Amino acid sequence: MLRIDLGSRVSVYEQIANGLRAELVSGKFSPGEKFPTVRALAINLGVHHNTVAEAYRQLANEGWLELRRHHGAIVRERDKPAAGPDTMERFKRPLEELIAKGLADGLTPQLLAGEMIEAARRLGGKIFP
Amino acid sequence: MLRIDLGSRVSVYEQIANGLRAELVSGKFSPGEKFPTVRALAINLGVHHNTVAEAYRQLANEGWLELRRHHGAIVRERDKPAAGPDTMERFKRPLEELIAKGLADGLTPQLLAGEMIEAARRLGGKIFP
DNA sequence: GACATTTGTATATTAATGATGTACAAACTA
DNA sequence: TAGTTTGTACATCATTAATATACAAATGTC
Repeated sequence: MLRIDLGSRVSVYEQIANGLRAELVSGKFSPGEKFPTVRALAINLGVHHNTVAEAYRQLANEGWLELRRHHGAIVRERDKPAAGPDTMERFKRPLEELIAKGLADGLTPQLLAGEMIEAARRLGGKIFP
Repeated sequence: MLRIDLGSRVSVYEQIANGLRAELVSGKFSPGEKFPTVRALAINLGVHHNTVAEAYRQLANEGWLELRRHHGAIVRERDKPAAGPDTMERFKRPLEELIAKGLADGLTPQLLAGEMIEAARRLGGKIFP
């Protein structure tokens, strides 16, 4: 289940959104499925329900959720957007910085590469066409 | 050269530290080499020199720089720390979230995997032993 | 050697952001 | 119908970021 790292530099609502997005991408949820209510998830995570609501709003903005008042959050059918030329560029920067942190902490390029391939497979399915 | 993204959610001083760390990891600088002064880099980036100083302090804490008063920042000889079992764990979370964002934006697992391998090679050298 | 300049640092201030407390209006439930 | 549950809106408080300003020590120039 989703876990909140209070020591992290990224805000709690963003941690929630990031974690849920990863699960959504991996296909863990089907369209039409209901998400836990903001209050239920808030209690589960030990945060305020407004914080969860903010995360849901972000995911709704990205097209993942339909957020109907008094009905809870429902997983939407979402067509994958087309990646423009800048999409990969936006991806490169944080990727490089993340890898640099890993290497600085003593991880080897081999370990990193293995884990990255593994994670891409876990989230996105096939890698080698 | 290093660029600051004002629209980014990560703070400016952290962007600077991240970018410089990536260059340090890649071996672009040699021990003993001098970094630009906080004021010079600040003007270059269009930020306040205290912001650059904060980034330098972070890198000094990580062992990358020696920060002697009135002398500027000097690249240190730094022995790679040993990666504990938790090191990889700390790496996994942000990696998954980053990959999820890429996939959500329309990038394919193949593209992502290729770019990740490429970046690991660029920063860390050999990947296949 | 005297003196202006250059260096990183320390402190105060201001603005922005995050997380929570509280209240509310609409929909469901019994 | 009455009470509960839902996402939302608004106010508040604390933390963080970025800057302005001043300072003390080292360097360079004459």
